[in-house]
Amino acid sequence: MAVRNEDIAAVFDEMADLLEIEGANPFRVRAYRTAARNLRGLGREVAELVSGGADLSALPGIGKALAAKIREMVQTGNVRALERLHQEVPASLEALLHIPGLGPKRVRALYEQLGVETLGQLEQAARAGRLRNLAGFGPKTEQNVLELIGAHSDQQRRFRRAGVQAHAEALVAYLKQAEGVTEVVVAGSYRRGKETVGDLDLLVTAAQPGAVMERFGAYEEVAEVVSRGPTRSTVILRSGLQVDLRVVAPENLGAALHYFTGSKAHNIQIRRLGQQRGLKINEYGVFRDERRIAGETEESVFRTLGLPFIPPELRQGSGEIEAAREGRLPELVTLADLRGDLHLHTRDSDGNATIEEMALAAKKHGLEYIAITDHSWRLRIAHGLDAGRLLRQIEEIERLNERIKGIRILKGIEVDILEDGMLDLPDEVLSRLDLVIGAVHSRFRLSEKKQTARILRAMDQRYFSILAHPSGRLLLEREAYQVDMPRIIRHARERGCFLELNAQPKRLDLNDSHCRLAKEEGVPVAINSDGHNENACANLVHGIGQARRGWLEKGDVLNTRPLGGLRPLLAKTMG
DNA sequence: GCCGTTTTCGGCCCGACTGTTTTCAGTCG
Repeated sequence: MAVRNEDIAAVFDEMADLLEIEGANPFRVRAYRTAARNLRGLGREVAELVSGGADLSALPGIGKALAAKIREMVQTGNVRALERLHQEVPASLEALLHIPGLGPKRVRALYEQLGVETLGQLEQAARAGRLRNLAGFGPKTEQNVLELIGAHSDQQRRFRRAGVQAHAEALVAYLKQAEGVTEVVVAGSYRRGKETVGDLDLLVTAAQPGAVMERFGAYEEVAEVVSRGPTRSTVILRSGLQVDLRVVAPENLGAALHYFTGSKAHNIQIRRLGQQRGLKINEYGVFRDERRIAGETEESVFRTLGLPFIPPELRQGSGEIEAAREGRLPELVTLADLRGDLHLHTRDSDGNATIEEMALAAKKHGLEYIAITDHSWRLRIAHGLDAGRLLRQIEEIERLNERIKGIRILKGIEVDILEDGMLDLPDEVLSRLDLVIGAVHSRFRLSEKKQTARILRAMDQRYFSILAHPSGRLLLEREAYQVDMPRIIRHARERGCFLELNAQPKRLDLNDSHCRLAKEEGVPVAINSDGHNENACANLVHGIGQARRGWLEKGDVLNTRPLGGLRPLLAKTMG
C-alpha cells in the first residue's frame, strides 16, 4: 500500500521523540517535528512526488537528509535511521513522554537511572517511592505521575467544534461580567476554525487580572484548577474540556490575540520573519530593541512585517505567509456567499420535516435554492426511496415549485454507491432529476485500490453530479476509509462532476487539505448541510470554517452561484 | 537537520508556570 504523508510524519515525530530522549541537538529534533508538521499540511501525497521524480528538498523544512529518508520510506517502507534509534532507545519510552510533566530529560533520567522502559515499570517505580530521589524529581512529581498514569488515555481527548461552541459562548458571557473586563475573545484552534479542538484558549483584557482569575476559578463548570499564576490559568471543566485563560493589558490585545491564535507553526514563521528584520515578537507586542512599535491590533503586528492581515483560518504555517508577502492571499468564502444547499433530507427518508417545511426554513435563511436529496432504497435503515416513491416525490416538488415563491426546490437523490461502483437506481429514473449525489454507506474497509476504483466507477456513471462526504470519516468516531483522494479529485475534474464538503459537525468531510487540492485542480466544492430538519442551515457555518481553512474562495464553491449559473453546471453532469 | 537581503557557518521563537531549587531547569503551549 502506498505510503501516506501521515505515515511519514508519524515516523518523523517518533524519531524526534527518540532523538530528544537521547539528548540530541534540540534544533535537529525540531527539524524532524517541523518536517512532520509540514508533511501533514501538504495537501499532496509526497509519495506521488517521489514517483514523479520531484525534488523533495524544495518542500519547506525538508533538506537533503530528510528528503532521502522520505524517498527511502516511500520505496522500501522503512527508515534505517529509525531502526538504529530503536536499538539505542527503547521505543516504549515514547509513551512516557505523553504523560504531562514528563519531558525528554526526565524520561531519560528514568531510563538511565532506574531502568524504567514502560508505563507499567514507571507506575511500579512511582509506587515504590523511587522517583522522588532522582535529581530534578520530588514527591510532587512522583504523585503527579501516579495520578496521570491512570488518566493517561484521557489526555489526548479532543472535542468536536460544535460541542465546544456552547462552552465557549457561556464562558465568554460569564467572564465579561468580571470587574474591569473590557474584552473576552476566544483564540486558539477554535478561532482558526478547526473541526476538533483539544482545549479552549480565552483571552481577556482587564485593568486588574486578579478579579478575572478569581471569577474564572469560581466558574461552576470547573472541575479542577490545573495551574494558576497572576496572568495565566488553566482549568478542566466537568466535560473534560481544558480551558486556558490569559489576561493581558488592553493595549496588548492584538499581539496577544495573534500569539494565542497560533498555529504554532504560523507563529514560529512570523517570529522568524520578525527576527530577520531585527524585530522581537511576543505576546506583548512587536519590539525593535527595547522600543515597542506595534501590538494594539493584529493588523499592526502584520504591518510591521510588511504583511496584510492573514485570516485566522489560514494560519496553519502552510504557505499563508508567502502568499501574504506576494499579495496572493485568497479572498475567503463567507457564509453570506452561499446561495443554496444541495443536500437535504426529508420525512420521505430519514429526515424530520416535509419538503415544504425544509424549503421555507431555507428561504428564511436567505437561500435561493435547495436540493431535496433523500436516501435511495438500498439504505433500508433510512427508509430510502425506491423508483416509485422517488417519482412521486418528483411530482410533489414540481407542484411545490409552482406554489412556493422566493425559493427554488431542485429534484435530487442521495444514491448509494454499491460495492462494484454501480448506483442503486436505474438511469431512467435518475434522468428525471436535476442532480444526483452519490455516497458510500457500506463496505468501508475495502482496500484502497478497490475503494478508489469503486468511487471512480460511480463517478463515470451517466448521471452523477456530486460525491457526498468523500472520505466517510466521522470525527472522533470513525477514520476515513482508505481511498486515493488526489486521484478522485483529478477524476472529478475530467468527468466535470463535483465534490461535497459535508457541513455536518461530525463529518466536515472534505478535509482542509483536500479542499485546497480541489481548488488547485479546479474542481468546485459544494458546501452542503446534509440537514435532516428545519435547523439544517445551522450546519453551514461549520462547513464555511472548514472551506476557509482549505483556502476556498467564493468562486471555488459550487453553491455560491445563482441558480442560473448553477443549472448548466449540474446539467453537464446529468448525461 | 534546515537555512540564507548579515551568513555555506552559525544561527535556529518566546515567555509563563511548576517544582525543585535557593537561582533555575524542565515542561508546556
